Amino acid sequence: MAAASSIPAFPRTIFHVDMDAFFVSVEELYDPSLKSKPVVVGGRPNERGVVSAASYAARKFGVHSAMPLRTAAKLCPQAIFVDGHPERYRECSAKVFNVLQVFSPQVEMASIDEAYLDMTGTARLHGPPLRAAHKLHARMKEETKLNCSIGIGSSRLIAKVSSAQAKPNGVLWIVPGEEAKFLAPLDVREIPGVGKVMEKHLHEIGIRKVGDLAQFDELELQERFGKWGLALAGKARGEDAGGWFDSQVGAREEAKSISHEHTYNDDTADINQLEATLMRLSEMVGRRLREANLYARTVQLKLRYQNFTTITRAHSRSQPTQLDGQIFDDVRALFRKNWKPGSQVRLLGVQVSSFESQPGQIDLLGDNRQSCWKNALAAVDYLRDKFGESSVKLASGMRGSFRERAHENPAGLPGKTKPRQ
DNA sequence: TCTGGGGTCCTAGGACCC
DNA sequence: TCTGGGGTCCTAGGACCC
Repeated sequence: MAAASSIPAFPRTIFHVDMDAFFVSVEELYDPSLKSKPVVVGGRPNERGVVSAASYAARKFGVHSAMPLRTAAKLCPQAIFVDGHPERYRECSAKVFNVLQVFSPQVEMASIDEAYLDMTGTARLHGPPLRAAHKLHARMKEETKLNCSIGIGSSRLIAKVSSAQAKPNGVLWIVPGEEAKFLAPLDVREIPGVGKVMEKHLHEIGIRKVGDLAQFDELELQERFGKWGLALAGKARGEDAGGWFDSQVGAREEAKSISHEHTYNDDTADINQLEATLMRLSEMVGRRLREANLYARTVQLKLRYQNFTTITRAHSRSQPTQLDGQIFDDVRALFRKNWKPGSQVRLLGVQVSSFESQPGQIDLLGDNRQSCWKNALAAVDYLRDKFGESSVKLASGMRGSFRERAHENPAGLPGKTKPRQ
């Protein structure tokens, strides 16, 4: 039976290590005066945008990530608002990874500030789970000056849910066999993958706690929610039922898509400005493709209007590409075909996917030009590294770029990036 | 509460092929 | 010319995560 064969002979020991208020904590390293104050990372209080991370002091006022900055400013006027610094976070994240690697060869960064470790069979080296976790915790503080919380369980799911319960700065071990008992009193929303919408559906049929879910008829869950319903029943018991959760820790695959998008501070219907943005985004995407040495077959445009209605339009190329110009040509064609002239645009995005590691088959005439462009772009990438993003502009991106920057982005390119925790 | 940016995964319909 | 069934690719949208 498939179900039986997926049950390991002995319970696994999985750690989920989650950095506490990561972005805020990193900012505090650079500016200790922020410590213990209400801090909001993500941008200015009057900007379009949302909170990337809030300090615990700010959270007391009801501020939380994903909340509009303007709302946060109303709830907590005395908060200190700081811009995010993605490079700083990536750098700290790398340090975190280095610490984790000491404790297990099977480490998987699930995002910039959290990781799974398979600690199965490491008892001789690091001691039993709780001891190993406290060692890791201390080592993390020593090496990175950052606090983390650690959840320990027999599945990724249990590790993840328990690290959330351990916050802040704690360690929590769910002893094998106690999974269902641990989960039962928690809100269904605590289960990874249950968001606003699923939560509402579950509430409608009287399921509020994970315990209610565990009691519910499994067949009915499957009928109502399909594949997801079945997985949900397993999760209520603490199993990594299906999907990514079931995969081996440390078996990270390559990216499946690369995208950049930009929300205007003021909506615009100026075609020059819009196409200049598309050029800029195409350049950013193309550059990432070249860095990863990937070629994309599918190019996608994302277009959000003033009223927030959003469409995506994709085009699959016969030959994969990593060239800014080809990406731009595709995305501009999609834009011209789908944008209603005169309508105000809030956001534009460019995404590429369907990666191949080889350029398209050699087409006799085009080949020379392709490699020519590739060399030119490598030079552009190099100059931008050296002298800054705005030091080199390709002719096709010139037209509206000054206008755009003068309008809304005087500080220069690219649009601020605001990852969050 | 006027709602970022970068991702993943799932669903569903239509084209197309055998 | 009253219409099968499966497989795969493509596209669009949406839920969800940090």
